[in-house]
Amino acid sequence: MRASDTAYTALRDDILHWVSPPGTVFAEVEQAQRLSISRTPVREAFARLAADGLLVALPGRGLVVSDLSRDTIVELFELRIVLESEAARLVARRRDAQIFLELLEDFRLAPALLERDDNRNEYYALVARLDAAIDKAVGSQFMVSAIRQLRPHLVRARRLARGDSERLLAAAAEHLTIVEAIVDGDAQLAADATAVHLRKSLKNILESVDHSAIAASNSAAAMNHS
Amino acid sequence: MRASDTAYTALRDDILHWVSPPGTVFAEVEQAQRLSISRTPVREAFARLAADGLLVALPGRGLVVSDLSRDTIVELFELRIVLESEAARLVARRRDAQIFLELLEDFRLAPALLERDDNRNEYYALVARLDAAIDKAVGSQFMVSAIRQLRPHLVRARRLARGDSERLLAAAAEHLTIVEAIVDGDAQLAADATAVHLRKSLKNILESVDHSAIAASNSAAAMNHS
DNA sequence: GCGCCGAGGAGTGTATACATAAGTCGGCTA
DNA sequence: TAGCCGACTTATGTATACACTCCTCGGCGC
Repeated sequence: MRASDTAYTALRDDILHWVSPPGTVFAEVEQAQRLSISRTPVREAFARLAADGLLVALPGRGLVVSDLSRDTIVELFELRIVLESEAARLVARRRDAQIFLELLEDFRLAPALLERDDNRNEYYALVARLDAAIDKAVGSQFMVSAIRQLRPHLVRARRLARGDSERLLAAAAEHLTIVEAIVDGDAQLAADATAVHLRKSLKNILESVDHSAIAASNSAAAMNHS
Repeated sequence: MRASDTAYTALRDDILHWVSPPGTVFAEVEQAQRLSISRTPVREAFARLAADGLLVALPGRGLVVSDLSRDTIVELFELRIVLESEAARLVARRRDAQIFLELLEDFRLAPALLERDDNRNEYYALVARLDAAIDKAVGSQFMVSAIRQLRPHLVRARRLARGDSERLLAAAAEHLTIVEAIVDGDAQLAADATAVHLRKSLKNILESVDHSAIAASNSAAAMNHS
């Protein structure tokens, strides 16, 4: 594997998993030393991350991990809803793939899967398989690349959501509806079900964000009183 | 200006204006010599152009200017319609800018402007001002960046369209409807009018493409007979 | 004549040295 | 004491040498 890919993947993972939270400043030399490679591939990795919108240039200081405010999350989902609904519509129209029949079976089994918290990662992998299948079936390079552009930001945002099993079960049911609509070739239902799912996901995330913001301000207030 | 920016702009312009048509192969050393800079900034420019989708890597041979087939153009517009309709909707909802009143006046004068063919570039500049105003007013970084991602490809595609004054006049009328809807705050009309405009633009391009394809095959047939 | 194999070459991938710009901190001055 | 000016520091920007990979083309064997 190329050193620039290694650097890109490593830095990207750190950002996505909040090892490097928003506001973290990166410099070329520093990262080159940490990763034991030269500045050149680091530079390339920085450029790619900046193009992804994960890093923004900080004139004269380096590059900083981009912010992920409540408003940003809303904007992210507003666009995601538009894109993924349309993608679901296109996929349902084509209805050309065996893969969705397989996914249908798996999503039917998802509630059973989710009875144990240990299986969460399996469920997330299933969702990733659905995403990949949709990417493959939309048949529009531009649509796929527009959606892919959003994914890293969504991964970052997901960590802000409560992963309570109640929400996960509901999400599984929403996903099932989407896959059913695709298999049936019901384009409008696929689009609407996707929009429903995403709006509910957004709502869930925002509730988590607002809740923890309140908790944070409460604990800050408590500290001031102590 | 940085050498990498110079290289990026120069190469991009060549691609957009068909100086380097689809299929042209670029190599780092060659371009570095041509532009009298070192490989490093050329490399950065290549990376940016590849991220734009204007270049695709050709393993072991260099990078090739990406293809722009009829299907690609259709895909491009399918996504563009979704995105720009939504953008127009958002802008109409916000209705916060003086700029659209100015644009309204200018688009009302557009038919008079278009009476002379010399003024076409002024008209194109006006459309660019509208695009910029919408970019500024949508208020979503993700929406703007998704739309911007498509622009270079649209510039390339535009060259394939007939620029007959009949179509230009019709386009001016369609733009006027869009701006009126934005000024009125009629979000649904703004979205629908944008979709109408873009579908008609697509139709115009496709007719040109198909027509010249027929012409090309005819002349090829004539050459075979000669 | 067809296919495999290897040497050559063209191209990218990486390291590193040097150039340059911008931000910061200290000192000078009013 | 506050503000400005300038050198220093630290960062990025660029050039270039070298390493490595892969494509290509010629020769050899079957």
